Amino acid sequence: MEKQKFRDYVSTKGLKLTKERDEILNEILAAEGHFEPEELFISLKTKGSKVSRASVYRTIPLLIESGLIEEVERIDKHSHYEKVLGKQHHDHMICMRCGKVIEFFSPTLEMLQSELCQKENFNGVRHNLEILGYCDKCNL
Amino acid sequence: MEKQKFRDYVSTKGLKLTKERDEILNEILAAEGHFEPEELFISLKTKGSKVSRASVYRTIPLLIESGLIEEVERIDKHSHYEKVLGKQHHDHMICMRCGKVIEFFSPTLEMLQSELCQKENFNGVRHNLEILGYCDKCNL
DNA sequence: TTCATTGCAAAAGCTTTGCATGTGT
DNA sequence: ACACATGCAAAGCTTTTGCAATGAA
Repeated sequence: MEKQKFRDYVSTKGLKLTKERDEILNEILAAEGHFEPEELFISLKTKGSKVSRASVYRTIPLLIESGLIEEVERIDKHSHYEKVLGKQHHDHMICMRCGKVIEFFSPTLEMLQSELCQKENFNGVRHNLEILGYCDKCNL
Repeated sequence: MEKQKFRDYVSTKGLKLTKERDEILNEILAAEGHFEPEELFISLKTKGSKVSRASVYRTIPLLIESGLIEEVERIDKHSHYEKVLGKQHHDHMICMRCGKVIEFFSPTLEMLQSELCQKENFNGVRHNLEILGYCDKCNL
């Protein structure tokens, strides 16, 4: 389970499992899809949490290192993250009108990328593909 | 030629072709690869130009709208752009150690993406693929 | 007890903007 | 002359950091 994964990471690193970190993690696990730091901070605040913005920003790198969340493409000025959960890797289509995000995964695409990396003698570790356009509803 | 394209855009929009805009455009056309606003400002400054940072930031959107440059993936906190010139679309592999950027293009990849979009009823307009990893030199 | 962590507020870094002045057309 | 542009400096936003107080182990 995700929380155990975080506990393990924290103790391995000699860090501490604080109430703040727990609240932040819970909020992320409870939410859907992508999130932004400020958004996360606000929703915690709204629920009566006393966590500070600083703690939110300081906790995010830990969650990334523990493999619970990932940074995704930035479509505007600030950072976006998403849970990793059991989810396999996937890419995104983003509607330029309504902002809808479609997640998709294509083994063929993954394979093709490996080939392209080989051709360039590049050791690909991870990738982000973001397709911008219009979703069915906005394309009318 | 690129400069004509910009002149056309400017006059069509009822804007003015100023010395500052011209200097900025020249600097971009003269430079190689990607650039960042601050970098551009500094190199203009170094060459004795009196263009202000504000004008650099104000000119970039115009260059994008006129189709001369594009915004590329953000690998860190600030914005990155690159010339479009006659260059065809391409994607990037970015070395996480030395920062080297390899540009590549794959028709197969493009085609595959169109298929994926169709499958999702998504009208894809453009995309960004960024593969992170290690280049041959850094992979030793 | 000890050392990581917290909140706060200040600082930092990038980008935008208000305003008075300047300048293409 | 009339808009649009410019430079400057101030303001905006997101994110980071110093520091004294707090708290987990």
